[in-house]
Amino acid sequence: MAKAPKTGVREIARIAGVSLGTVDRALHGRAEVSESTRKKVLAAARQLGYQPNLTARALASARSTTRIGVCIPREIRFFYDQVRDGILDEAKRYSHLGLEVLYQPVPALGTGESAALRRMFRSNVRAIILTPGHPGRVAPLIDEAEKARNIRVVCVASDDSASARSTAISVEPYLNGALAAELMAKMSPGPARVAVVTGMLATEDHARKVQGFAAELQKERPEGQIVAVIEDHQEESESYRKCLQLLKREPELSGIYVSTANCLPVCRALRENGAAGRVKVIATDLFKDAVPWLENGTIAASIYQHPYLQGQSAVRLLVDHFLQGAELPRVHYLNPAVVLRANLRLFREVG
Amino acid sequence: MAKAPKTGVREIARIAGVSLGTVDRALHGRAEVSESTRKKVLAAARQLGYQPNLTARALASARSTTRIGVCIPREIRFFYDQVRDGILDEAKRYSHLGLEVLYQPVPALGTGESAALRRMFRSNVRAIILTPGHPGRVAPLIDEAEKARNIRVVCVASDDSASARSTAISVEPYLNGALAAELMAKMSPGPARVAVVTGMLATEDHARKVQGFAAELQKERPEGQIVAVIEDHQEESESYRKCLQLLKREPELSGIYVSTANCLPVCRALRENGAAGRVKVIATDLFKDAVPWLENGTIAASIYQHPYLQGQSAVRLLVDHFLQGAELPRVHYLNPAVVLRANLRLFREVG
DNA sequence: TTGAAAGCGATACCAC
DNA sequence: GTGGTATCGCTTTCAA
Repeated sequence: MAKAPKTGVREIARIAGVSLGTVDRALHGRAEVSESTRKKVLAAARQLGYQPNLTARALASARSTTRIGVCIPREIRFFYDQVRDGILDEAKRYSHLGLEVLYQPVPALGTGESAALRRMFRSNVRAIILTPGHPGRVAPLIDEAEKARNIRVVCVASDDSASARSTAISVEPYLNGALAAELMAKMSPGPARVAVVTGMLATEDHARKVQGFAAELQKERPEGQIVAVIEDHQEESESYRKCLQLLKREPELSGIYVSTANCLPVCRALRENGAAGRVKVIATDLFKDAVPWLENGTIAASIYQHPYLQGQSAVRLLVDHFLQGAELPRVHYLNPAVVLRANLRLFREVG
Repeated sequence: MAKAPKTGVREIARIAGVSLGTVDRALHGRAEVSESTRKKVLAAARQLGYQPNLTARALASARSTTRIGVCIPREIRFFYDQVRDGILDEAKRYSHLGLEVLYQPVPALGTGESAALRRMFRSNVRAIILTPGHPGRVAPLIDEAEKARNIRVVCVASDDSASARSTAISVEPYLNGALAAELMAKMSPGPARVAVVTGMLATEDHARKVQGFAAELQKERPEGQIVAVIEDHQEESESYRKCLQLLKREPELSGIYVSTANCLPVCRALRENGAAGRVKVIATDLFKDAVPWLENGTIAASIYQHPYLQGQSAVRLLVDHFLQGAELPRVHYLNPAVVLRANLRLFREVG
């Protein structure tokens, strides 16, 4: 094994004819270095093709850990728990490099975010992983973090594109809707008369899902029609009631796209009405209570947004950024998965 | 910031009343330690909840890198290139911990594996990531690696379950077939008369896909029928010819499941015959040349086996094993993805 | 069988 | 501004 030609701060110091301390200062632009020596040092570094040894760096600067704040909703059974697990599991892999997570969940989406963010500001974090519930409302704080406090903000599962956040990680909502439409079109024979159940069209994410769905349906089935767009405001009772009305009004309905995780009331309404199985339901996300409906065929398929992977990706991007100096991409889109009966058991929410 | 209570070899040594060297020997079972002192040391370690600092370890033992051999087919456009990228990208993330990859591709699946393995035996690798082309043939070498040479063998993309390999990573073939059947059943209205195109039924992987397909089709469509199982021996011309015959013989055919990546001749045969679009094709894997057929609807969907993720997972499992002492699972199953027109662009083979 | 001390490659601090 | 040196936590000699 040919020993690699030696490179390292030591060698740089020797070549540049200066001391270790000076090399460090020059390399890191710590300012108390004369322009001439800095140039000498940088030249020597380049000449050697210097690549810092991350292990040694982590060990030497172990006292200064990289702390990442996490502010996402606390939930017992659903989506955000998976996000959290993805974050924590991945962070553990880098704990030996000094990565540390400060987990400060909020009780629910859009509740207490500002206070949590302010708390983190005081805790000396270098980055924050955040699920903005009320985009507009927290934007000023995100901007403060990024601009005034030099804290990188990564949004997961939801975005605040008007803010100065560094990165957003998500499944593109438009694509989400398009995929649902394609599945629905391919699964329902005959004329497509379909409905969409969403949360609130005022929510950017929800609206874009509906747009994607409509556009793709049009492409797959030019004769298809969206006969209703129901807003359920994420309420089970509202969804149930409106769905029953819909089914009564539209006996020829061929499919329903539920663009949020609120699919259970839709399923119940279908069972009530005797339309389960005939009306194809394309749902969103996956959790234990939805499993029976997938198994009995009421839900034909579900679009899975990879919550665990979203959390994992957030940490990976930040690690690459802080430890390797990689750029943070403005957005990081994930490929949604299709949940069917056959592959159901392989999703971590179920298995 | 409350400083963590100190733990570390130093502290263990103090408590056990021995020296650093002794602690190290005891902790690593280096044998030249009396049973009594070893017990003292281990007790102290347990009492402190000792967790070794991986950074320091990597730094101190920088000379002894962990080398992993990779023996997979070299291919320009397809599956194994993705596997390779997954391996190399992930390995790079751990280079600072002394992880090193020795990439020794074979020209094609099942060609020159034995020679490549023997070469690795001489290169002092601690693990080998392998795609066994002729399971039976390399089994003795795998066993030699595992038992005589203390080398962990991880199979990706293909398995040799009769050998002593530590881990196999794959999408379960049975599930692969089942998922294809569910998609096909849900996408083709009317009576299901379907065909399967496979490589060779003698190949375990291929046979199990067909089994899964048959079983799930039966569940989804009890009246459905598999009217033909075509073996193409991975030859384009053979596949094309047999498909044309099939289409002539079976005018009522409703779907074809192509369980290998050899879907292009099937598509051409369908176009030739004028049956494209009407006969639903469920394909396997994804590569550039298949894209037009997905876009024009000849291929209704494809089952994606996550080659990149397979490579990535192999490295992660090995890192966890060598660096954290985690057990290697006997098998590691991945969840296949469903490729449709709408999400096509998000796969790395295409985008 | 055990102990003492010398690294590993960077950072950080204190003198000058 | 710059140089010297201790330090991070562990592994690995070399002596005893």
